[in-house]
Amino acid sequence: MTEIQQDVPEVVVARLPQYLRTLTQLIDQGMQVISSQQLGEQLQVTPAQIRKDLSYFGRFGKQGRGYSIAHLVDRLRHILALDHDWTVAVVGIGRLGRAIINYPGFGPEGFRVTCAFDADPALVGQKAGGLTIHPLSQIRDVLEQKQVKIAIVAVPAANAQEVIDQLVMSGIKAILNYAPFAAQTPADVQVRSIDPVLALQSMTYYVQAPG
Amino acid sequence: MTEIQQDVPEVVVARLPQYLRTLTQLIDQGMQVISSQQLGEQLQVTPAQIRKDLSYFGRFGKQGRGYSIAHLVDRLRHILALDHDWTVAVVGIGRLGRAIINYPGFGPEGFRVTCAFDADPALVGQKAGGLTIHPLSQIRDVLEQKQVKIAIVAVPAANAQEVIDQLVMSGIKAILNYAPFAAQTPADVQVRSIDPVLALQSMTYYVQAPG
DNA sequence: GTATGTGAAGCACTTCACAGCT
DNA sequence: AGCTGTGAAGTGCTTCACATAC
Repeated sequence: MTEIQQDVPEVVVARLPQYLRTLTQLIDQGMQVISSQQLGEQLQVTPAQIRKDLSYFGRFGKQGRGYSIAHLVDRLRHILALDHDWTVAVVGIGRLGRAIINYPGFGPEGFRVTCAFDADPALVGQKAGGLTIHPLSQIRDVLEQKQVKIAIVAVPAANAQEVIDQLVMSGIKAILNYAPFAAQTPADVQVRSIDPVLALQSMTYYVQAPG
Repeated sequence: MTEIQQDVPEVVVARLPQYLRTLTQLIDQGMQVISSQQLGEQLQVTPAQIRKDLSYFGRFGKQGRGYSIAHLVDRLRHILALDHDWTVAVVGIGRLGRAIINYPGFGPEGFRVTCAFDADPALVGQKAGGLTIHPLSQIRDVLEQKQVKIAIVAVPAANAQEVIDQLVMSGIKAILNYAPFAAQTPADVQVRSIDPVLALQSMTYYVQAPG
């Protein structure tokens, strides 16, 4: 397993998956070598930033030539711990939760949704996208037993903190939060929020003309 | 209309909607006044940061007391141009596009989805969530005529840049992009991407233990 | 010649700490 | 006494520019 560098800025880690995605696409197009300049053009990032970002993890390029795309993809997948699959739990099997379970974009990237939970007794025991829906009371048992580390939260905002607290107690270390609220977690638990309303609201400032 | 301050950092603008959301919730709970300390606890932000952020736009607090929540909400809504509704177009009426049209979270925040577009001739003319689906060829006519400034892109990644180019040519100034790729736009067009896979991939780095 | 890797410089955001208002 | 508003200090990320390697 890759050693975690103590002093890698979070923004750097956040850019690596973007590099990885673009590089993967370029491989599919038959490209074999790329310079930081070329990659930067694709992603609207300066070449210096790409080189600096990668330098936190090692020396992956060849001076005078650039980077072997296949090699760099391998290294990035390893750094990001994407060289094996991850099992994922989904909590909240309403409209949104079902869409998440059926979303075809997670599987190819190695994220396998394998557990589903909901608070509604009418849903418990039913199936959603091939998964049996468990009651919230079983979160801890199931997640500890399956050693699940990643959860997706798709419950109403009013119940979300309560659910997240349970997930944290069950050993979850990464949460993808779809509930529109500010989640509170211990420092060793990662949270990323999917929040389209906040995204829209941070753009209107720059538009400022009704339409 | 609020003057746009030239030198407001983007990160500050991105935090204002979070403040606004929390303040709105607190009003509903009957709270009337709040200190930067209290608001910071809700949002995991330092009090100094909140005061500094707000100071870019004016002096909204009362020394010794704090901020009138109702007043601050009004001011934030005005600063963010959220004191009127916005019409929104959706491009790509597949599974995801339909979910977006039917998502109940946009309307209450003043975002009205009023136009739908898709490239598939089989869909054109049909209805989705009460909206008639138009062909891509009509993007420019419809958006210019209705003066739409905000669009949501929910097409496959392979077609997304092409669609975004058309939107930009049609006068769109803010794009909420659900396609998993790095969109390219002119500097005066805002883009925010909703990308759950990137979010997951930037968390696995910190977990680093399979599950 | 060409592109990387990297200390150093530059820039931008955050936090401090206190004057000033209530 | 309490809390805001804000210059100044501090911190961290980005960009520069060049030695180094191919």
